[in-house]
This record gives sequence, structure tokens and C-alpha cells, in this order.
Amino acid sequence: MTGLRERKKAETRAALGWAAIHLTVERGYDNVRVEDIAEAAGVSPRTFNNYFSSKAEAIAFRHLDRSLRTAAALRERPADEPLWAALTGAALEQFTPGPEVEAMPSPVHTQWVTGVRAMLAEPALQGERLRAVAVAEAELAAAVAERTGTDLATDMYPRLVAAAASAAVAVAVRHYLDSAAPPTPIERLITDAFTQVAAGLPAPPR
Amino acid sequence: MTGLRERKKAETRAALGWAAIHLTVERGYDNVRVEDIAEAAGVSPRTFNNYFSSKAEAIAFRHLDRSLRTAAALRERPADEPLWAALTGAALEQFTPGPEVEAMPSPVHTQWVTGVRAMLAEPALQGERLRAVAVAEAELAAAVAERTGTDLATDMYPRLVAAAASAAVAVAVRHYLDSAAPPTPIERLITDAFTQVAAGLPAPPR
DNA sequence: TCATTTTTTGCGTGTCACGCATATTTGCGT
DNA sequence: ACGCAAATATGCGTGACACGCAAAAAATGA
Repeated sequence: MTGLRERKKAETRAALGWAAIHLTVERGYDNVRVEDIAEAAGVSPRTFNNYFSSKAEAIAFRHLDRSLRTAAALRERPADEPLWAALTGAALEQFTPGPEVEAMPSPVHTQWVTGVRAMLAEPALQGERLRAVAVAEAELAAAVAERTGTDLATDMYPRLVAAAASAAVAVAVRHYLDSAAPPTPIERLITDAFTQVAAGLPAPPR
Repeated sequence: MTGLRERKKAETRAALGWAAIHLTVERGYDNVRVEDIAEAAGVSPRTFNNYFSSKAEAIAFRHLDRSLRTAAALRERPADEPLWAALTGAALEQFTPGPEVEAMPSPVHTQWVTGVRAMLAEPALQGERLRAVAVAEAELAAAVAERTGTDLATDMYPRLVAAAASAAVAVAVRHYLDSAAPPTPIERLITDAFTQVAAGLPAPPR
């Protein structure tokens, strides 16, 4: 199943995606040419376009990959767990910081975060990021349909759930990034968001 | 306030946006050059880029414009109307078919719908459409914050509501377009979607 | 009517996506 | 271990595109 061929392909794709992010965070989006990314990944410029059809897509690749795991995580959840508890859990699983971030020395890390923020603010990238979310949402909807025994073709329900869940995560992450010195951990924000959504987002008392 | 200058500008923008959609639906996305769009709108190719920074943006313009009106519609709603009723109403207002669609003869209309479907399926356009939704969502969140007396800076609530409402509309529209011979009118689908969301999307009994 | 500001236009430049043909690498049966 | 077929990487060429810059044209207000 997982021959050398596929593994090498996945590695090349990952290398290109990582190089794209790395260079963009370092220099800014439009100071990076496709040629640079290809060089950093050790392949020809032409090969870049065999993997990604645009610079933006390469940068968004990691994001897409992570998002897709949410749907996979949901399928792994015990079948008797209530839907919204399972969704919350699946989402939370995606937000354990990876080792490559954890191991970063503090001054470098600060600089890195600044660069990442600039990258996320880049208008040319937002579209691609959103598209990645949309793709992941489709997977999530399928998983929800399975779990709840609803039908993607006839019921709006699974797509509504998937969209609401994606929105909850997105809003929580945004809230987290927007607050300069985050007093609230991302896990709590995500949990809160899911709780509110599952409660039907009632208007607060005035 | 609304001098000849601004009016002409708005007209040119609308003409370009409309021409972009029209040609794309007719011929397919990559059989349309920027030059064609400019010509159809009676403007130089260079001017096109004074209004839109990409072909995709031009096509998504009408979508963005309509989406922004939802936030405006919400502000027009009576202040004593319950939030979710107001949201549903504001969304429904955007879906009264325009005269240019209403007046279309049936065979042409069918062909048109097919073209529109192809257009919406175009990967190169999805990102831009989603970005438009994101922009509109920000406006909607602001309107929700106003109406509910919550704070955009500290509460996730208004953004959650805006995101959930946008999702409800998007899912309903998608459901409508996906069903070949729509037995369910779009108004009912939207109402249903909002009802489900406002109820907290409870898992259906199995 | 005239000066100022805004908009449109033409041109040049650097980048990019992608088709096509060729060289290289990988998988697999023998 | 070997060699063939399929998959993959590369080089080159082409058409399209975004955008900066400066000049022309149009609109506004006095």
C-alpha cells in the first residue's frame, strides 16, 4: 500500500509546503518566488506545479492537512459518545502544539509568530485557506452523516453541523490570536464556542 | 453625496462584474480573458484592474454585494424582534429573485443555471467567493454585536452567530442547487436551516 | 471659462500556470 | 538480479496576468 513511490511523493509535497511557509514567514509573501520554494525543497521549478497549482495552495497545504484530521478524529471517537461531545473532542485533538513549535527557542518563536500573523493577514492567501476549510468541512459532514445516520443527499443536517463546528473552531482561534496576551487557553475557547453553538446561540440577557 | 462621479464608478464596477459573470457562465472560466471582460464593459483592459485585482474578484463581486446587504437588512429590522427571527428575515430578504432572472425564458434559464453551476464548481473561484463571505460575515457580526449589546473585542458570541447564520444560508443554497428538480422552495430551506441552528442542532433520534 | 482633482488609458516588466516532449526513477514479474 | 512498463521529474516554450508609472482625458467647483 505505502510504497516508496507514495512516501517520496508525500515527502516532496510536505517539503514544498513547509518551504513555502518558511520562506513566506521569513520574507513576506511577495518576496518569495516559486523558484525559491522549489530550490529550498530541492526540486525543479516545474515540479512545484506538479504538486501545487499555485503558491497560495502550497502555503495552505499544511492547514488543509490539519483540518482534514478533524474528520478522521471524529470517526475514531467512541460511537456512544454524544455528537457534540465527540465533535468538541475531535476539534481539541488538533490543537496540541507540535514538537517543531514546542522546541523553538523563545526569541525565534516570537519573531516566528509575528511572521505567521503577517502571513495569515495576506489577502492573497485567505481565499486559499478558506477553500481548505471548505474541503475539510465536506469530510467532516460525511463523518457526521455516518455517525448520526443522516443522509448527505437529502438532509441539510450533517452539513449544518459541520459548518457550525468549523465556524466554532475558526472563531475560537481568531479570538485567541486577536488577544495580545492570551489569558484564556485555546482549549477553553474552543470548548466554550462549541457549548454556545450546541445551545443554539441564545441571545444574552441585556 | 452621490455625485455623477461616484455613480459612474459604481456603474462601471457593476458592468464589469456583470460582464465577468455573463461571459464565464457562457463560455467557462478559462475561456474568458480579462481583455474580453473589459471589452464587454466598454472599458480598457487596464481599467479592469483599477476596479478588480483579479478575474475571480470581479466574478465574486455581485455575490459579495448581496451578502453585505444581509448585515444592512439586519440593522433595518425592528429592535424588538427576537434575534434569530430577525436574522432569518434579513437572510430571506436577499432571496427574492431579481427581475433579470425572473424575465428569463425557460430554455435560456435552464442553460443559464447549468452554466452557473459550472461556474460555482470552478476551483479557482471558490476561494474568492469564500473570501467575500468572510467579509460579509464581519459586517454581520458587527450588526449582531450592536443588536445584542455584546462586544466584538471580548465576546465570541457575535462572531459565532454571524458564522452560524452565514453557514445556514450557504447550506440551504447549496441544498437548493444540488437538488435537480427543486421541490422545496429556497425560502423554506433557509427557514429550516435557521430553525435547526437556533435549536442547537440536536442529534436526530436514530 | 479655467484650474484642480479624479479617472482612464497605454506601455513595460516580472511572475506565473500549464501543455508538451524527454529523461529519470520506481514497481513488479520473471 | 534483470528488464520492461508505468509513474514521476525536468526543461522549454507560450499565453495570460497583476501592477507600477506617467500621460491623456474627463469631471468638479469656482
